[in-house]
Amino acid sequence: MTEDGGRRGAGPAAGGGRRSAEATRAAILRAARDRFAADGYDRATIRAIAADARIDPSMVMRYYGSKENLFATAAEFDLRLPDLSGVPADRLGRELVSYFFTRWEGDATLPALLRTASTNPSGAERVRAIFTTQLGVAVGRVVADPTEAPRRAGLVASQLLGVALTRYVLRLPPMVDISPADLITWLAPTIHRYLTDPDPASH
Amino acid sequence: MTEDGGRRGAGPAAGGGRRSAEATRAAILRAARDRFAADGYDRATIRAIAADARIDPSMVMRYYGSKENLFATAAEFDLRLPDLSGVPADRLGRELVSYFFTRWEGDATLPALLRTASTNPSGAERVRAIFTTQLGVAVGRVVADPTEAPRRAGLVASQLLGVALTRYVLRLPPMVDISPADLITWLAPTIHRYLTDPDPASH
DNA sequence: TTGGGAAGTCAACAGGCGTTGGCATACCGT
DNA sequence: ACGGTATGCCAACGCCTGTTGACTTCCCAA
Repeated sequence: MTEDGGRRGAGPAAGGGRRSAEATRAAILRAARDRFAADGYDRATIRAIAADARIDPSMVMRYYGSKENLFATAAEFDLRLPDLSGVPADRLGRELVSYFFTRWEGDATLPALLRTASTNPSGAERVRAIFTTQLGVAVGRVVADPTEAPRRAGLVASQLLGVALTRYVLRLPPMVDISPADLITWLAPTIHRYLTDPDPASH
Repeated sequence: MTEDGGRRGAGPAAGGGRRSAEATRAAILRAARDRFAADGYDRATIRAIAADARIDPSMVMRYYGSKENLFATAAEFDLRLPDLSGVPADRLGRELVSYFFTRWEGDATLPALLRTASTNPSGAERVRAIFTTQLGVAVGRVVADPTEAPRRAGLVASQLLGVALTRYVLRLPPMVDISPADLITWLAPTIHRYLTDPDPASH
């Protein structure tokens, strides 16, 4: 019957006027980020995102064209890695780890990306691009032998993404409960070693 | 178009007879594991699984009741961790890492679990149970102070699952290309340290 | 030989999805 | 005051999903 009231609880015009296009675009994007983060690509429906943004689903299409495109925009993601070349060698690990932490805590974009990358091929491709280029480049500037940079960046990514996965996505209790400070202290030597230890494979 | 031929490539009766209930159950389970591994819970459809098993979708329901239940069965998962109590302390890391590796390579169950856990709450719950109990217990037997076991197990899980994620799910090139032997050599000291280093938080 | 149960097929259901196009409404420059 | 345009809603489309129940076919035991 589709008649869910004619007057829905809090319509977009409840408070009075309507929003500017900019405001609506931004509201949709915010809602999309939250939903993608919480539910992953498949379970995050356009209808739910639209409801969160207090807007009709068709508006999402008008502003972003398609769900795939909306996700691409929502997952636009810059690690904004700091320049590590000025950091003394023995502080590299700690610096990188604590930077990642302040970047993640309170920003749900990375979990969203991880959730989606697990099932959506273009999401996986995006994570791959982010980590092989952005992290790869930053690591390249810091590593002695540049040919080893990809491998070292991969190892660093494996530990950092492992933490993101267990803490934000799977929510393993010990990883959720640990304080950022403690976690940083545990992780820093690992990252440091991946960056600086001689490659054990090149005997 | 539901008419994919009427005569589909190789119908269940192509070779002649039909299968035993056991054989069909097993075929469905195998197909389910593959599909869940490749696509995750949402994108792995009952219809696709049934097609892989060369059976009607309704048979899947008859044998497993529901998709949720089929997944629960397909994701039945025992880490089968070896007893580490006989291992000399300085070999613990290497032992655990190489065990995990021989367990994963060639078995798609873990990636399936990871893919699903990223979007499906009951999948996440399952991973949580597996790692907090199975890994937690094994680590508890090996760690000096048992109250530290959960935290140490969590750290170990973060690195091991991080590798599984980057290598099998995201397929980051450097992590895919690296040989198991090299990877084990890189990871062993990390795991070893998470198991044995004094907790830096308890000053 | 025949009956009964197991194994499998078929067609349909109710509901949710992304997406579309037409229609209403409020704003704002003139 | 007014018309155009930006903003928004509504209703529907075609498709795919998990799930169901009735029907057919085969095998094997009596």
